[in-house]
Amino acid sequence: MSAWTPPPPGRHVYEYPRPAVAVDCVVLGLDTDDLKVLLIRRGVDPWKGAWALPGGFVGEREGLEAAARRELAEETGIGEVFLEQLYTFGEPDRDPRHRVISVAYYALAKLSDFKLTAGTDAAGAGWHPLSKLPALAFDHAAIIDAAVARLRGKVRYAPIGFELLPPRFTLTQLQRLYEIILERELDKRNFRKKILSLDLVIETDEKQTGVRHRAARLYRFDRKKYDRLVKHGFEFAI
Amino acid sequence: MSAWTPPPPGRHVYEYPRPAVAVDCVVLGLDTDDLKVLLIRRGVDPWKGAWALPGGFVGEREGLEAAARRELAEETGIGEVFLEQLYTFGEPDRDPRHRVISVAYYALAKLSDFKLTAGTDAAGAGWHPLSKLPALAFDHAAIIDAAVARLRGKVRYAPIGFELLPPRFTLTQLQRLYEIILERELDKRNFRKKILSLDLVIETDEKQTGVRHRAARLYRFDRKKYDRLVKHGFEFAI
DNA sequence: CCAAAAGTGTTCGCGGTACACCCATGC
DNA sequence: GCATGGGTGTACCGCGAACACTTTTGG
Repeated sequence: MSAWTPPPPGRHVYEYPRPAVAVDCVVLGLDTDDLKVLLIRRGVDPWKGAWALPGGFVGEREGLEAAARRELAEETGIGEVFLEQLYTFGEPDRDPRHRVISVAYYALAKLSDFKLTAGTDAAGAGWHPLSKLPALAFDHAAIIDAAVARLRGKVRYAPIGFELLPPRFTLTQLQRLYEIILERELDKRNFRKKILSLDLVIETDEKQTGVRHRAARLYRFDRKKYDRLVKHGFEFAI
Repeated sequence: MSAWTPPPPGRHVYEYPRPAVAVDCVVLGLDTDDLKVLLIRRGVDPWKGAWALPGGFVGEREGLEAAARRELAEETGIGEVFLEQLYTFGEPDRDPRHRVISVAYYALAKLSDFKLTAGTDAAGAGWHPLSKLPALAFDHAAIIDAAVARLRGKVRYAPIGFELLPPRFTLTQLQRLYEIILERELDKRNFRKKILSLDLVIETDEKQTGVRHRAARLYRFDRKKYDRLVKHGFEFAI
């Protein structure tokens, strides 16, 4: 066995090889008639120049969700969004260079809050429609698929759709949201009946402005009431 | 900066500190009238002697699910079970010694296949009822809670309950399974009507033996038919 | 013959679904 | 006044829920 001196400061020696641990974030936003995902351009190899999910390595003493929020803020400026762990991707060869295990998160954002119009390459970030994604780095396409599947499943029994809308919204906007996510048309009267019967979406006395037709009433989601009902066993369902 | 010589073989040097990555498995089994979880006694510090989930570190070139299956086989002898990724636990201080990120899996086993009766400390493994778990190492109690919550949620819209039963089962057994998992009683006639209407549980010409009352007919789950239906958009629901 | 669990139908009410027209507003 | 979406009610049907007695078998 060769001689052994301690490693220089800033280097770390382990008995066993360790994978690197990263987080990646699928940020979904609702546009007029489709879902979009927020991508950034990679500035470094591997996959330099390719589109990728915002993400990065987890800090030494940093929680996973904290790392995801930090990366989101650093790379896209997004803060304070719905964020939930999605799945952990760890196939040995998902990164060509070395073993990286990635804990994926998905976030739901109000597209209006982050006007990086598709062209804007400002911070190298942009919204891309799910229906025509560019070539993506690593296994990021699969991660996006998983996020969309999760959203599709969860939107029906949890009130997460509201995370994609502004605080005040019309019932037509809400209906479009479900139609886009579930990929099927819904009957207007039945949808309204159903939503209003839950008594969790309550009307405000405000109306739409700046539309060139009859202005629709604005509603808001009553999260406090929802939280209270959940404690008593209530189950949201669309 | 101090002098630097290469580390001895078997040691690994990284530019940045890296967490260790482990997998932990929550194996759930259905007993006569409750769910049980498979625990092992830890032979090493930290938490030496405490009960813990089977699990261990992920190999250098090993996939996450592969690691989970390997640990299960090594520590409990279980192979070939339903196994699904659950959640990744990564709070910085969940292990008192060093940073460990754990990718948790949950498995559903036919208790009858693994007769480690509660006393048997054979390989230091034993089944413990969820209602009175011993003190557990690390955050393993929280991991078990997450697994049970997942099972409770998923059993209603995916046919995973069958993983807990032998290949041939009576409708009463199936009903008990749902009652135990969902923690509420079900009406016998309505349950049978509902299950049989799905046309996925089909009767065999076998009957129970060794019971001291009228023998019940045995049924089996038609997984092939289920897989076919799913491809056409069918959704299982109880 | 007794204990124990298997097996079997009907009624009722609610909630999902299908479906079409008038209203308000901006231009 | 016309184009554009906003807003509203009713009839039907299927499914979930409630509910009790007869049958079979082993001991």
